This record gives sequence, structure tokens and C-alpha cells, in this order.
Amino acid sequence: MSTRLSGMTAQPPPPAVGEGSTADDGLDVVDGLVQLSFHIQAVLAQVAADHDLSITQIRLLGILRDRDAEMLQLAGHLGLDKSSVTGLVTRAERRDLVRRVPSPRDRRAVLVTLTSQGRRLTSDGERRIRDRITTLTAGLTKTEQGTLAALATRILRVR
Amino acid sequence: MSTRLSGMTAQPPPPAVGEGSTADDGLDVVDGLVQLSFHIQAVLAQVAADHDLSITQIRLLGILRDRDAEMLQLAGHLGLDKSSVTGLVTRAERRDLVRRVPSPRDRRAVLVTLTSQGRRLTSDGERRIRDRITTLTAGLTKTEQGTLAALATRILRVR
DNA sequence: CTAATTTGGTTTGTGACACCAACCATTCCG
DNA sequence: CGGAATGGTTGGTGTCACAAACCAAATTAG
Repeated sequence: MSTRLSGMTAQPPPPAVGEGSTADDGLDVVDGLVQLSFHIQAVLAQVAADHDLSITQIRLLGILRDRDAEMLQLAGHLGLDKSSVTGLVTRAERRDLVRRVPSPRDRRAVLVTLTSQGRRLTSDGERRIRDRITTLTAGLTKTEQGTLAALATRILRVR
Repeated sequence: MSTRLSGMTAQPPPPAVGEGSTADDGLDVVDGLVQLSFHIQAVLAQVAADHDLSITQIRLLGILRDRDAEMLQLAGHLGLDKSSVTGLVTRAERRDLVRRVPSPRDRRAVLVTLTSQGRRLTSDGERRIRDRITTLTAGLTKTEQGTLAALATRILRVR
């Protein structure tokens, strides 16, 4: 989890693994992926913090961009306990970013929907993240960016 | 950001950004990197949880593999407030994974050093992470893995 | 040499966030 | 219709992040 991470602006955190054994030349693929992952997380945390949000809250709002969702769906997508989602949604609701509405499907259930303020913040957040990561990859050629995207897609499909 | 994340075993969490707008073909490079980052984080969280640790604790121990460190050095490497590092080290000390020893350089300072138990756990953790990520990239050829490592290195250098 | 300032680390307070167990209202099943 | 399962909340607990304040030690300025 992540809570709001100030003070992580200029230097992304080094990864837990490989820190002491990182070659000062290129990294092997495992170290490279781990360090890259933390770097991307630091970008996400920075953008989240700029909006007074955590990474998990940004993810919650991102899920709700295209569709309303019930609590258990959110729990599944986020990989969290349902009680954690109760807390997340309550805090987002308090910020007027989401609203709980009764589900027509089941009187026990609620649908979580973005408010217009939540929609604006989510759009802005996604744009900033996209900008930051585009800047990160600007040193690569378009072909290299395409290769990276293709390799990432291949890895993600093996799951 | 991270506490101990049980219940995130089979399915890594989808990323906050791009979830609703992911093409069902390949991803663009931004979405690919974000989703890959969360996937790697989920692997790290899983291995950490298997050792009853958080990702941050795994990173702490990883930093200490090659050298002892003072609290402020750890704070710098981890990108955390010094009081957060006090808590992390206290909890790790309670587990007998690390020890605080007086610094010869400055009577105010302490050096944090791995215990033998901490060293064993850190070795095991790193091996498991390496195995899991190697499995993740097994669908790529050696050439593709090298390309991915090179691209990751290039991105990380631009910072 | 002394006083003032800075620093290393801890403590306290606060809020977020994660999980587990228990609960209640509702739905489903036999 | 009764029992079991489910959706979401609540309470409890522990981790984790930061800010502010504190104390002892080191450094700096005069």
C-alpha cells in the first residue's frame, strides 16, 4: 500500500532486490524489471500525491472511469479484502470523488459511481501519469517503444 | 506503499491507469509499463508476504545485504522519512533480522546490520523473486530478454 | 573557549490502509 | 419454509507513512 508519498520526487527508490549487486553496466532482465517497476511506482505515487491521493485510490478511480462497479468487483480488481474496499470508497466518498448508489440487482449491494469531480480528477491524473511516463520513454525511438510495449504485453499475457 | 498483501496470489492487480481503456490487442508503451509495474509489484508483494514481510522491509534488507547503513542513508535509499525508517528498523529488529550497533563515526548515529537470520531470509527472498520473474519472462527468447533489459536500463538512466 | 546552530535518531500524534472475524440484511437453494 | 450463502459494514489489530517536537551529540561562529 501505498499511502501518500511525499519526498519521492527526484530520485525513484532503488529496488529491494539487486541494489547491492547491480552491475554498473546494464542490468540483467530481472533487476531491470524490478528497478523499472519501482521507478514507475514512484511516478504513480508522485502524481497521486499531487492530487492528495494514494496509488490505490488512483487505481480505484481508474477502474470506475468506464463503468460503475459493485464493491466485490472493485475488491477483485484491486486484489484487496472487501473491508479494505469499504474504507477506500468511504474515504473517496468523503472527498466527493465517488458515490454509492443502490444496486437494482440486489438490495444488499451498492454500485460505486464516479462523481463529476471524481471524473475530472481521474482524467487529470491519467493525463499526468501518461505525460510523466512518456517523458521517461522519450529517450527511446518509436521502434524501441513499440518493442517495449510488445514485450510487456507478452509478459502480461503469461498469467 | 506497501503493507503485507495476502490474497494477491493468482491475479496481479490491474493498474489504475488504462484499465478501462486497455486495447484488447497490444498495449501502448505507457499502459504496458504501468501494468507491468503492478505485475512485478504483485510478485514482490507475494514473496514478501510468504516471509511475513512487506515490500518495504524486503527492500530494507536488500539494501543491507552488502553493507551496513546508517538510518539516514536507509531513508535516502528508500525515499522515506527518517521516522518511518526508525519504525521499519524497529520492526525488523523485533524479528531479529537486523541489529542496531553504535556508529564509530558519531555517537548520535547507529549502524544497521543484518543478522545471520536476516541474511538467510534476504537470500531466500531474492532467490524467490528472481525465480518468479524469470518464470514471468520465460516466454521471451534470450534475445528478447536482453532487449528488455537494455531498454529498461536506458529508461532508468534518464533520471 | 563558549554559545548558538545543526544534525541523528527517537517519540508522539495522526491518518491511511491492509487483513481477520463477526454481524445483519438480503438472496439463493433444497 | 428453513438453512446456507452472500454483500457490505463494523470493530479490532498492526503496519506504515509523514509532521512536529524532543534530546544528545557534533559542528560552527565569534
